[in-house]
Amino acid sequence: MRYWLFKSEPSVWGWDDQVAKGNAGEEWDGVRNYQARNFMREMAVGDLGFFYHSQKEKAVVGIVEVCTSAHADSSTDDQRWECVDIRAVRPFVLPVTLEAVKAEDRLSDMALVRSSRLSVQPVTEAEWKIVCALGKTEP
DNA sequence: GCCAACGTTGGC
DNA sequence: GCCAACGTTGGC
Repeated sequence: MRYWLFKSEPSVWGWDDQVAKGNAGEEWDGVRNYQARNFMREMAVGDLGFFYHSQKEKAVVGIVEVCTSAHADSSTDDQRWECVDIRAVRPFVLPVTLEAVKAEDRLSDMALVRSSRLSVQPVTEAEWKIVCALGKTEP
């Protein structure tokens, strides 16, 4: 089982939208970046991810589960782009802000800090546990 | 709102 | 295959 981070602008697609989709989940479509796509190709059903709000909020706000493997992105006819479906699992008790992540030495290598523009990122098991602890949330 | 970082595109 | 131009993202 692996861990990931999904970044979204809440004004476009936010945690509340994700929760509203329930257990059926929703395509994480619209990714037009090869690195991000390749990570989605590596995902397996049952993998967990952080749901991160970019821009104004800049915080991890929830945990999602990958519920399909990578498939064609229905938002384009371009066969290059694929995506997985994810569903909301639980919200963070306390959102973990980018500021808090940057303030934690053990998280200084997180992709969130190092490559801030990448919208789908891998998270290590150690990072996963630390961020969950910061958010008072069950891993 | 600005700007740095970075990915993509297209001309050569 | 290189690189300049351009567009986009996201933190500040």
